[in-house]
Amino acid sequence: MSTISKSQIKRDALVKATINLVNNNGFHATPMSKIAKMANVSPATIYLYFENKQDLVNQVYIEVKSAFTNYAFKDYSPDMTVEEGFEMIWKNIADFKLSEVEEALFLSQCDNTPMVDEDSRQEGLKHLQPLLNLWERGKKEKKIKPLSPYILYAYTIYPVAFLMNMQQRKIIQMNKENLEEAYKAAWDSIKL
Amino acid sequence: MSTISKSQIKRDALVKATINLVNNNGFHATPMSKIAKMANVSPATIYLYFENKQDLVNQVYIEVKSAFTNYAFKDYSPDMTVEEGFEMIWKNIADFKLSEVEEALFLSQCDNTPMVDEDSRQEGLKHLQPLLNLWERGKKEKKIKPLSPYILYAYTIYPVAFLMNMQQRKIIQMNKENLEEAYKAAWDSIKL
DNA sequence: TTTTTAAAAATGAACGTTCATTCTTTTATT
DNA sequence: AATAAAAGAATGAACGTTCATTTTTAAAAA
Repeated sequence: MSTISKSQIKRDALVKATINLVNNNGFHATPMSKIAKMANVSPATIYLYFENKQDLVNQVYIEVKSAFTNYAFKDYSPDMTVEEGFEMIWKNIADFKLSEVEEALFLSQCDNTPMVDEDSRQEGLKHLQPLLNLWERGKKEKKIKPLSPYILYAYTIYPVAFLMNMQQRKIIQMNKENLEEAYKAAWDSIKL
Repeated sequence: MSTISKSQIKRDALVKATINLVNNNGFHATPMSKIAKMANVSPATIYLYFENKQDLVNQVYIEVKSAFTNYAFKDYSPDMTVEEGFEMIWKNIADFKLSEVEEALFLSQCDNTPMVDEDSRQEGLKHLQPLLNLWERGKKEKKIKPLSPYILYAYTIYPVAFLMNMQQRKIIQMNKENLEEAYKAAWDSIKL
């Protein structure tokens, strides 16, 4: 059994508060004082865990991104066929983005603004390697179009962020059926 | 001949400065004083043209979005076949996003953060109707999958924003060839 | 054409507020 | 009792916005 220290709890509360407030107000309109209040902590306490506001956001970004990629490759194995593997990873990612809405929304905001350092962004990108490897194999096996990974990403993973955004704003409601449709669209766009 | 008043020039300079600074620093790190300086204007002058900072950003958003949609439907006519029409609109949009980088980047940031009011966002969405109509027709003519417009958008238009982002960060360089590839991916994802 | 005058446009400095961060004191832990 | 963690109040800087004043513009009068 894994025990969680008291300070870890406090840190988690701070992370959660940051995600929530940044999602709803944006980075610029989330004062440290509000983060502290939401985490039931003094503003000064934040500085026991994080160097400053920028460091706080960077760390939150890296942690959430890491949770995201862990989820993405859950149950995936490189032995699977290209189709199987891609479907598994894609659906994991979709699952994450549509159920862990807060985290996903936060990532989408980070990825589209200069909110986090370029360094942290790089750091967060690293963990996507298994998917890139799968795509490489797919190209060799003539299962996937010979496109740059960025284009492959743009047409398969990135669209999910949009659907997630729309779902969050209650403009659409994703269910099993149109999730399957979305998957098919992703696969159709890159399959040979 | 269309004359441009002196104050229109100043307003344009303010709009341009806002786009540039928000792109590079984000909304939260662009003080009015910097916008004024870049536009060669006193901070106070901004308030002759805009109510306040929020109003400034909202107005810039709506103007840029409008320029974007104008560009998108340039040379498009509803008489075209579904394929022709879609290719024309898609390539216009890609053209815009990859050449008018500043404007496109600004839009992408607005669309992924709570930077602009919900009202302004709605306002900006209106002008996409011709594309939605084309898609409707495409579905009736069994040329396009019977998907919700949001999914269609997610897989055809939204990916271009990602590619634009990557190009801006000098991570990729889009040329004629992979633009064509990207178009094919978009079409493959929604064609029946 | 030159001078006068009133309005409009623009300015720089100043104000009040908010914020990130630090400092000093109090509380909890060992 | 000694140390570490946390708190709240304090601080200084930065910001959005306004205000009192100057500069520019353009029309009217000479």
